[in-house]
Order: sequence, then C-alpha cells, then structure tokens
Amino acid sequence: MLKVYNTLSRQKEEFDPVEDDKVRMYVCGLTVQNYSHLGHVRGAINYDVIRKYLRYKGYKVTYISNFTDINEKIIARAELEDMQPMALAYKYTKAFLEDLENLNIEKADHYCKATENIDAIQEMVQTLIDKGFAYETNGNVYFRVEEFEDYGKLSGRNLEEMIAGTRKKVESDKENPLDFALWKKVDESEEIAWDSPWGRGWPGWHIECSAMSLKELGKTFDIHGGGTDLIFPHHENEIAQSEAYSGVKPFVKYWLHNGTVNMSGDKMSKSLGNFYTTRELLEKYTADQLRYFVITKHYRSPIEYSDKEIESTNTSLNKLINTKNSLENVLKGKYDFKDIEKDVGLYEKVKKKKKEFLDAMDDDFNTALATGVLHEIATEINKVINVSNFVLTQQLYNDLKKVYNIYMELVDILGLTLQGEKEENKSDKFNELVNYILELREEARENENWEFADKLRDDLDEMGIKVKDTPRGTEWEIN
RNA sequence: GGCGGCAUAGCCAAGUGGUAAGGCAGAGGACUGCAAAUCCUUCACCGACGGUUCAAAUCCGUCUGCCGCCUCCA
Repeated sequence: MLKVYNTLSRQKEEFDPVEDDKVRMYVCGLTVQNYSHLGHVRGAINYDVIRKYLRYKGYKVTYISNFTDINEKIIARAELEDMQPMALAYKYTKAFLEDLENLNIEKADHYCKATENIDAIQEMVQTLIDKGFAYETNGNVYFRVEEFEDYGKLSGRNLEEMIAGTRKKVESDKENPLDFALWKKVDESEEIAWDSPWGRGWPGWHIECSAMSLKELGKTFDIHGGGTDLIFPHHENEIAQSEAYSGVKPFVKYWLHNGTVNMSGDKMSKSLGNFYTTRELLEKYTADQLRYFVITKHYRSPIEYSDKEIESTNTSLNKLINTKNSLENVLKGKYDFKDIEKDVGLYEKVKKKKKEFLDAMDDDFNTALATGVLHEIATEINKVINVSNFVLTQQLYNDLKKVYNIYMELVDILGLTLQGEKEENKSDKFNELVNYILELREEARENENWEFADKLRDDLDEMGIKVKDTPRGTEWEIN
C-alpha cells in the first residue's frame, strides 16, 4: 500500500487517487529566465521517480508542468541579454527541455505556458470578481484573502497572525496587505501585455498555475508538486483562488513538496547567485551520477551540495554499475555450463530484497532506503559471480537471468541507466580491437612477461579502458 | 517576531516504541604475478537535560544549534 506525505495534513496518508487507475499530477515548473540549476533538477528528478513508480504500480499517470514565460524577471533579463522577452523565454524553455533530455528525465505529457493561456486566466479572474473573491483597483486585480475562510490551511498560518506579523506597511491599493495580485497592470511603455476588462496587463504569478491545472486536470486532481519554498505564498494562493473559483474542495488531494538544495549553508537560488547550472554539472557528471546523488537522499530533506559529496556517491554508484557489467558478462554465455547440482539460493534472496525495495518506495517514495536495498542485492549477486571458484550451471544461469531482470527493473524505477560513461563509443570494430590487444596481453602473461602485460594494461588505462582480471577471466570497460 | 522543519559514526544517509539499513572514507584479511574489481571482518553511548513506558533514536516537555518560508524562487 502506497503512502504519501501530504503537506496539507502534515502526515503520511494512504494514496487513493480520484479515479482508481489514474493519477493526475501537476508539478510547478520554472520561470524561464535563465539556465536551470541543480535546485530545479533535484525537483525534476524527484517527480520523475515518483511518476515512474506510480506507473510501475499500475496507474495511468498524466503529468503536467508549466513554464512561467512572462513576468518582470523575464523582461529584466531580456533587457540584459538584449533580446525580445518572448525570444528569451523561448531560448531558456528550449534549454531546459534539453537539460531534461540530458538528465534522462521524462518530459511532461504537456507543458503549459502562461502566455498561451491568457483567455483562461482572464476568465478565471473575472469569475473571482463576480463571486466577490476579487476586486479591481487602478487596473490591478487582487484576491481578497479574507473572503476565503480556509486561507492558510496549507502553510499552517492564520490571517490575524500574518497581518500582525507583516513587516512593513506597504502603501498600496490593496484592501488587505495579504491580498495578492491576480492581474497586474503594466506600464504603457511595456511592449508585451494583454488587454483585459481591467486594462492592459499581465497575469499574476499564482493564477497561471491554477488556470492551467484546472484546465488540464480538472477541479480536483491527485498530486500537486513543487519545492518547499513554494508552499507559501504560491501554493497557498493557488488553493485559495482555485477553490474559490470552482467551488469544489479539495483543489488537490495530495500536496507533495521536495526539499531545497543548499550550497555553503544557503539555499541554492538564482537570487542568491550561489548555484551551478545544469549545464555546468553535466560537463562534470553523468545523468546517472547526478540522479544518484539526488535519490540517495529523501525527497523531502534539504540537500547540501558539495563536490566532495557527489564524488563519494559516484564511487557508490560505480559498485552498482560494476555489478551490472559483471552480470552481463556472465550472461553473454561465454562460460561453459558445468553439470553439477548447486543451488546458491540467490533468486530467493533477491526476490525478498525486491519486496523490501518496493516497501521502501511505498513508504512515501523512500529512495534513500531503496538504493540501500539495491546495494544489498548487488552484494548478493557479487558474492555468487565474483568468487574464484565460479561455476556456472544451467540452473544458476537461469537464476542469474531472472535476478538480472529484477535488478534492472528496480534500477528502471529509479530512472538510472547504469550505463558506463561512454558506452556508446563501443563499436564492433572497437571491441574486436580491444579484445585483440587483450589476447596479446594474455600471451604475455602466459609467458610471465609481466612487464609487457602491464604496459598493455596501463596504456589501455590511460586511454580510459579499464582492464580487470576477474575470477571469470579478463574483462574491460570504458570509464 | 510569526509559521514550518531538522539535529543519527570522520563524512553522506535510512530508521518514528522493542536496544541502530546502506554508502563514502579508514583499519585488518581473502583473492591476484602485481593491480583492478569483488568478498569477509572491523568502525555509533542516535544534540543536551528532564518526563511517559516493562521497553525510546523513535512519544511529551524544556534547552541549544541549524535550515526553509513570511519578498521573486524548484
């Protein structure tokens, strides 16, 4: 039974979607004003795994995400880069989609953009005004938070306290300092703006997500995800305007929030400037390495990024890769079967571990625990195939094949490939050549010409080809 | 100041009532011509102080420290 931690109730709840076999989820995307960074990627990886696991559980998952492609930040950045705002938004939208591709993160089923949903947004704003939940003043439209009795239910705040705690007096045309903008008037000189019943302007930040998720997923959908830093005000406001608009509660059944990525003690963010872009990271690390770094921590915990830590998890990941490679080498069938009775019970052990893995995932997507189980499986496999007296029987071969399938099935859920860094460089000719060199080395070893044998190995190593004399014979890989 | 969260070995990190998964680093050993890979062994008085309980890392209280949000943020 799957349990998920719901920010709304602040506890784990049994997952029970609106429709039995379907899951509709919406994940807040980003403002496409710059290249994405690890903070965005962390969330994207978390929800990618969640989506994969839900699908594994048999749900048909609809995954929607968005791009905020018009606001002050985009305009400001466009000026900086001397581009048209729309062109800038396009540039970084494209860049982000490329990043996802390079990270082996599945694309959303549909991405919506604020600028393509102005009509839906305006319709929503107008309805909120008609219902008395919003008011227009001086070309701005604000949501009247006091009209919405549940305001604060997601973030655990109440209006009185918040008003009392308001830091400074904002002189504005709002009735209440906590009222938030649904529609923002913009200066006449602004090239990009839309006409509306309230004057030329832009959508407020929160309204786009409400309008688009309602449009794509309906008045009540299952999962809404985003970073913990979006709980207030963004998601709080989404609830208020969505439920006020539709009259249907709840807007979302399960609110999921992933932790932030910190660096040197502070949240990695564009405004603080302490971030690595995804592109920078991908120059140094593989998609698997970044993903593994992320999923060895629980999705709700904050992560402290450091090069040292990611190097350490890379070593850990290598063990999983090595196990896969060794297993594949065995299954390639170049070993003769010995006709003896020998059941090492590997398959049974791995089946048990698989259940542990799935239990971990059922417990609020505990990928940290699950990867631990994966390591235990790898150790069990290594114990069988990496021994000096390795004997392959038909029965063991069959078991290893089943075990391999389980191993990769679980690895797939996590979205890992366990591909070595440059597997694609292995062409047939290349394989042939390396194997030929290793034959020469084998001859040298038989003649105890260690010097030459080691030279071949060292030279190959320098070219990035690692040679290993395993109990099963010599194997090699690119790294 | 308000709201929320966290504090587990040198480091990272699971674990929410029955005396601590996993990984990195370290130490010792096995295997190897030497390596690499792999395996085995070893490595925690669970921030402090009280309380509840037969039993607490796990529940309650106080304290200390850290983080997020309250302004744009994944």
